[in-house]
Amino acid sequence: MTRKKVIFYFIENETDRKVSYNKRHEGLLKKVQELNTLCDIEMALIIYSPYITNEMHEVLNGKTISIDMNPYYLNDLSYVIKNLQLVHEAMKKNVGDKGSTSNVPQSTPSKTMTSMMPSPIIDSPFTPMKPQMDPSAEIPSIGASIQMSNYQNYSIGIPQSPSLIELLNWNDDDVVTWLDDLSLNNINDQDSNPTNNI
Amino acid sequence: MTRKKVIFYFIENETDRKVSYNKRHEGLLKKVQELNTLCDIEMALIIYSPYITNEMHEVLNGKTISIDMNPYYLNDLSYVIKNLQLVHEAMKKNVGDKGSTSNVPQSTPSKTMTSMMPSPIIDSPFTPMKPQMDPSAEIPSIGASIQMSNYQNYSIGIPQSPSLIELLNWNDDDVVTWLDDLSLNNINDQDSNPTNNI
DNA sequence: TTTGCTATTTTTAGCCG
DNA sequence: ACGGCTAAAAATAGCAA
Repeated sequence: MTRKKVIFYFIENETDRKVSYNKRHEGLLKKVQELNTLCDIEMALIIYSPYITNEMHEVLNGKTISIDMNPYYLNDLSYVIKNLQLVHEAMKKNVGDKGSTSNVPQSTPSKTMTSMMPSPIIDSPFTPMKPQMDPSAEIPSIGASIQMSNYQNYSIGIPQSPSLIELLNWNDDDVVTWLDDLSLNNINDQDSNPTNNI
Repeated sequence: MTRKKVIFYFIENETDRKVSYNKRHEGLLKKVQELNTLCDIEMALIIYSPYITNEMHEVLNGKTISIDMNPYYLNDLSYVIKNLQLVHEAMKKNVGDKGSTSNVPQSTPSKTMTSMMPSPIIDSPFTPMKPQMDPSAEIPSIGASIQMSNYQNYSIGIPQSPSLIELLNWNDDDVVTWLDDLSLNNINDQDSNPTNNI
């Protein structure tokens, strides 16, 4: 007999726990993708995982983008926030061709969320960046992923960590500029990355 | 025969789609809670739903808090960001009694994410607030939920929408103060809420 | 450790009130 | 629209290599 009714309590054995995590993580992403596809539900799943590179998955119109949030650059929530913005920018850019962040007929869209978004940018190339972390280093981190078409996963590294105060002092234009320039700046700024060991 | 192999494509029929959404939404939350419990994985699931009150679920140590993000107050990502902060503050407060945002033995915790967080506040009472929206109004919105013990869901309304520029100009102390005072201010500020019809 | 394989549990599509 | 119901489909615990 292969399978007990699972008792939902913390799995003490680390090996068992990681195996379970890997399986359930995969299943969870699938579920998220399915719900996104079937019902066009935009989602962001942020996972703070101590096991492997953590991930934030944002799903939208059958598309996924992965963003790795290097814990060394984490400054409280600033990177969660920043990556949410990255994710959303990417979402807008990659779905802009539909003219909206959603292609679902809104049932009673007196005021949809997407309609309150800044104008969707159309078809801007989204240049993903890979973080330069040692994958074998078992460091809890945060990552992000947006579901894109064809299940392509793009990884985005975070080059420099502005402090939360810096971040909060930015205005809209600063943020947009930073996001737009991130892919370029990142390449040049990587040397200042303490974990840039590749 | 009751069930076809499901074809993963957008469900055109709105009724069918919503039924599917409701079922899968429930299942997804369960999966998230299970993974959190079994492997102590902290997660935030943000759902932009056009059907019912949208939700962001952040799960941690078997605890859930729900935060409703009123779309009328949504200003681009400012409320996603703000609610992420709310969620995280609530997380810290509700899990502070463990002395950390995680009670899992870290495998190789040279530098855990939680260790880079601001000092966890211990045992502060988290006062949830209910948004004053008409539940029957079919307005896409964003909500949030953190999994708490006993599956109690607390709902937090967002009283006033600072513009994104305002938000970004806040510093750490401003944010903390705003978060700390939110439950109190919300009560007094509700009248300025355009959807406050109860 | 990770991968592959079932047996079993769990989820959920389609129905019916 | 919601709340069961049930059987098929899907996820996954335990084992094996």
